[in-house]
Amino acid sequence: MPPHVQKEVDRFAAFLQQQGLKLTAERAALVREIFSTHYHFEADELLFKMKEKAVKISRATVYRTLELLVKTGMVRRVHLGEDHYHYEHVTGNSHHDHLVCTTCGSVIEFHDAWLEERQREICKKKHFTPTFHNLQILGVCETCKRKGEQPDAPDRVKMIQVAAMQLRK
Amino acid sequence: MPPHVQKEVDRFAAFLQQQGLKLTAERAALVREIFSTHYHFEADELLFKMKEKAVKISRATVYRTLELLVKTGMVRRVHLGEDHYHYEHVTGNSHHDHLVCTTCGSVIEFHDAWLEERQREICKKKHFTPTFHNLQILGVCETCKRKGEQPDAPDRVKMIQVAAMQLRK
DNA sequence: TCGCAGTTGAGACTGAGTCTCAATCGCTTC
DNA sequence: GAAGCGATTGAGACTCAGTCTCAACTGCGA
Repeated sequence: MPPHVQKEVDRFAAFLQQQGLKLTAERAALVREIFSTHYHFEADELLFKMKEKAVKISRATVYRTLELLVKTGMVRRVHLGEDHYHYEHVTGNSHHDHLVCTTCGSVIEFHDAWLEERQREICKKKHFTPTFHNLQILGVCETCKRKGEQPDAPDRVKMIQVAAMQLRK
Repeated sequence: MPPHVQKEVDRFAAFLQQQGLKLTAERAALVREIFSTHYHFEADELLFKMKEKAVKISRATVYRTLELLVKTGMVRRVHLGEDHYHYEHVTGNSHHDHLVCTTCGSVIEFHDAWLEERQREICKKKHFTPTFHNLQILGVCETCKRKGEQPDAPDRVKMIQVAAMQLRK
């Protein structure tokens, strides 16, 4: 296990203790899984990965643990243009936005201070007090564009759909 | 019926005819309802309104008609920070973004050419070909801020939830 | 050993949205 | 006005991400 993963487990344990909660084997396994491989992921995808690794964890526990991780601020719940949530690691406390490739599902992050500042100005002009914002730019990434239209190329989006379907059986 | 509503009905009829489809009584009623009152709305809210007015239209027809309206470009499907879709009128063909009040559910639209230009620059830098973008700024609107925290004030969000629940019974 | 709060998994439930299918509509042709 | 036919409809089953419930289990302190 990479050292940064252990650090995240410890961070979560500290938060749990502070709340009078416990770092159970299930919770630790989920945190390890989340922080060792996936940067952006879906709840069902995570559930499937755990099943693959023969770690028995129920759907309810996955969602419960994700909720706790969101509360600690270690994970963020985001909308990436699909009709369900995605989750992502929070590194430091830097806010960022997303370029989402609608062909392969890959996500490029970016942060632009100028964009943020302009948004604050707009809110001020409209007498609106912002608490959070959410910007996704949908389109086609460099790799997919170069590949051109290969309609049946196995992509991440499809793989997740298939995995989720098998899981429910 | 306000004259601009009839204009929208006619616009929809023209599109349908062009596609070899018909402007049925149900479709016309939905377009009239959408364009006479709601600016931003949810599918279930629309279904409830029709039921209230004793216009018998099924859930399937509502979704089918919304899909057609999206295809014509008269209506746009948007995410406003909740876990389901919202719909909005498209006036002309101006793209815009949203300030969403998390207290009362009201939506303020804005358009900022500078913001759009900056986004294009970011995409270019990341070799990403954008097709669409989606920016919501969540926060508190002027009215709600002035009212302060009135936790049990009947707001639009709650009203829609109650209506949707009654509808399913 | 007991009590008890926290935790778990299985599976029922929810709610927005989609799909299916038989019945109906409305137009054209005879 | 009857027949033919494609478009349309409503009812309700279905899907799927996410939530909730509940009985069983765990681990710790008294």
